[in-house]
Amino acid sequence: MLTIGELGRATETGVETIRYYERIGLLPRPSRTGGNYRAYGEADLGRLSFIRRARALGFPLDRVRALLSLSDDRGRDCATIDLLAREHLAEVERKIADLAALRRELAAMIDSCGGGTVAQCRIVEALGPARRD
Amino acid sequence: MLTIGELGRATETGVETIRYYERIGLLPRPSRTGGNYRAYGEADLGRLSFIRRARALGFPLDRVRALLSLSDDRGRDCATIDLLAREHLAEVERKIADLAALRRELAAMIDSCGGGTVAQCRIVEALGPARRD
DNA sequence: ATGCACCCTGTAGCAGCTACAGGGTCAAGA
DNA sequence: TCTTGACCCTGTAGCTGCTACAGGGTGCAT
Repeated sequence: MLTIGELGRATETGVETIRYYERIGLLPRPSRTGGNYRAYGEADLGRLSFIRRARALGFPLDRVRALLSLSDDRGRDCATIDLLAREHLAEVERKIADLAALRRELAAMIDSCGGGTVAQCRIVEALGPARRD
Repeated sequence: MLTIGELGRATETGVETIRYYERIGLLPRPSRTGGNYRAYGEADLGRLSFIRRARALGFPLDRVRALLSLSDDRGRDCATIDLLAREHLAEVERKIADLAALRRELAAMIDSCGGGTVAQCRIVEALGPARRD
């Protein structure tokens, strides 16, 4: 039997976050003690660990939900899970590419700044409106 | 004179977004027509262009605000602007590194999946709780 | 009995928009 | 002139994924 605080420490999750997961239906409502405290068991620990690892890998909560329901069905073909993971990987790669493009632009902008006053600053100029001289 | 819709098309910004920027004080309140429509001028176009370019480069709104007030002071030394841009670049680089680590983990997880049922799936296993066999 | 750490519910806040609901305005066409 | 339709107005609520209260109750040690 774990209290919410113990479960939180075991999974590196804030107490409020656990209650939030319960509220949105990601964690089942646990049984309660006489004093109305939430009482968690091993299954809850497993489920929350799963959620936290998936989150740490960047899966959004709705994908975590999908992964959870897929993985509950132990006899099913795991192709769908593989697909979800691949889709997520593709998204991560897209984000990396976007950020790399951003980095190039930022670096070029910073390089162009030769100091001086704001009026002469290339950074400000680069951010300003397209001028039709 | 531009209506809010025209300004939006000129800067690729949604009308609601422009009103939002006004609400949070990023854009000044424009004058109004007889019919109470917002009436924008060249200065507004310039300012909104600046905001949108900075946003496209990933600057959060509070940094955009700082950049705007710095760049209003044309005679000032542009070192602070340069610093803000460099800080932002550093953040982008940190994000790229984080995502690259994520990508490695995801790719390794996906590689390990040899198909079969969910019960055998390495992805599910990798996400599951640490087992003390 | 008293203090303290923990637990409870419910609500509001963060970024940065986006999407209504429920109206008013304006120009063009019949 | 009337009507249609595209636009505009305000105000408020929703999105993600938490996080932070306020205002209470519980449980254990001293």
